Amino acid sequence: MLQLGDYLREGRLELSISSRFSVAVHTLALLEEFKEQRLTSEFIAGSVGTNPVVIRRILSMLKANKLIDVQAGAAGGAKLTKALKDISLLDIYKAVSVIKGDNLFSIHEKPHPDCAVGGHIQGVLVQSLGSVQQQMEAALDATYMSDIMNNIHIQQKLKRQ
Amino acid sequence: MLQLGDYLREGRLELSISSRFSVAVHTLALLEEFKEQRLTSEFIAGSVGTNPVVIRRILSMLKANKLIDVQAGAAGGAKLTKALKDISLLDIYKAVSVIKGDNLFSIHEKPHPDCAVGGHIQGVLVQSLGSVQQQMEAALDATYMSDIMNNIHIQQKLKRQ
DNA sequence: AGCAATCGTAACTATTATTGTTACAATTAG
DNA sequence: CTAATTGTAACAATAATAGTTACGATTGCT
Repeated sequence: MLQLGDYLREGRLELSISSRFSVAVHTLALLEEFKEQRLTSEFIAGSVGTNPVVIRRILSMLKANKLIDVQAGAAGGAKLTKALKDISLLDIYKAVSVIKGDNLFSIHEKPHPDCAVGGHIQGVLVQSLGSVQQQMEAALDATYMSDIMNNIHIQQKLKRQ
Repeated sequence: MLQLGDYLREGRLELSISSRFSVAVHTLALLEEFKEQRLTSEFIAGSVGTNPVVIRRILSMLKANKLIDVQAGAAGGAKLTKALKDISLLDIYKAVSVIKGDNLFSIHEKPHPDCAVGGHIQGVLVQSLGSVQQQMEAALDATYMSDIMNNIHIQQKLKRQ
C-alpha cells in the first residue's frame, strides 16, 4: 500500500505520463516486427517521428529494466530479450517513469494540522487516491505487448483489403 | 469512446493531475464540516496551507460545475449546493481539470504513416490506453465525497482517543 | 591497426503547466 | 457609505518534456 511519506517527500514532482510511454510501446512493437535484426536508434526515430537521442534515452530505460538488449558499435542497436506475451504495459510504464515514488495524484503538502479537516485529509486521500492508482496500474498490467502487436496486425490486414 | 482526434489535436498539453484536485476535495470537506456558514477563500486557504487566490481559482471551477455556490461581497464566501453523497471524486476531477480533451496518456504525434508499426500504433494505443483511462475514471467515480467525509470523521475519533 | 557505425550521455534551448503572489475592479451586506 | 469579499489579470519562480548538438566510448569489419 502507498505510504503517506511517499506523497510528502520534499520537492516531489508532478506526475506526467509523457509520450515516452507511447514511444516505448511503439519501439517494442518495432523490435518485434523486425526481430531478425538489431534496430538502430536512427531507424526507430524514423518510425516514431523524433530524434535518435530521444530514442536512445528510452532505450536506456528499457535496457535498465531488462526488456531489451542494446549494443554500441557497428552492427549495434536494440533487440528484445523477452517474448511480447511476457511484457505488460505496466512493465513499460514503470520502466520509463524513472522518478521514484511517482504518484498519479499530487496531494497538497501543508494542510493545517490543527484543523478538523486539514489534520486528516492527507491520510484519507492517500488511501482513496492510492486505491485509484492501484486500479489504474492493474488495468495497465492486464494488457500485454502481445495484445498490442495483435491489434497492429489486425489493422495491417484491414488496410490491405 | 475516446477518439483519435482527441489525442492528435495540435499543441496538446501533457497531463498532470495537479494538487488542485486534492485541494478541491479538501475544500468540499471543509464546506461540509462548517456548513452552517459560508467559508471565505481566506479561511479555506488557512486550512489548506496556500494563498486565497489559489483557492478562489478552484472555487471558480467548482462553481462552474455547479458543485458549490460562491458569493462576492461582505458575508460572501462559498457553500455546498449538493449533498456529499451526490458528488463523486470524478465530478471533482473533471471540474478542476479545465483543459478540454484531457487525456491521461500522451501519444506521440508523428509516427511514420508508411511504417508497418508507425501507421497503426496511434489507433491501437488510443483503444488500449483509452480503456485504461476509463477504468481509472470509473474508480474515481466509485468514491464519493461522503466516503471521504466518513473517513475524516473516523480519523477525528481515533485522534481523540 | 584503423575506420566507420553506433550507443551513452552531457549540455543547452524552447515550450508549457503549476503554484504562489500582488493588485485592483466589481459586488454585496449592513 | 463602508468594509469585506470575490473575480481575474499579470507576473515570477520552478520544474518536466521534447528536441537538438556534440563528442567520447564501444564494437564489427577489413
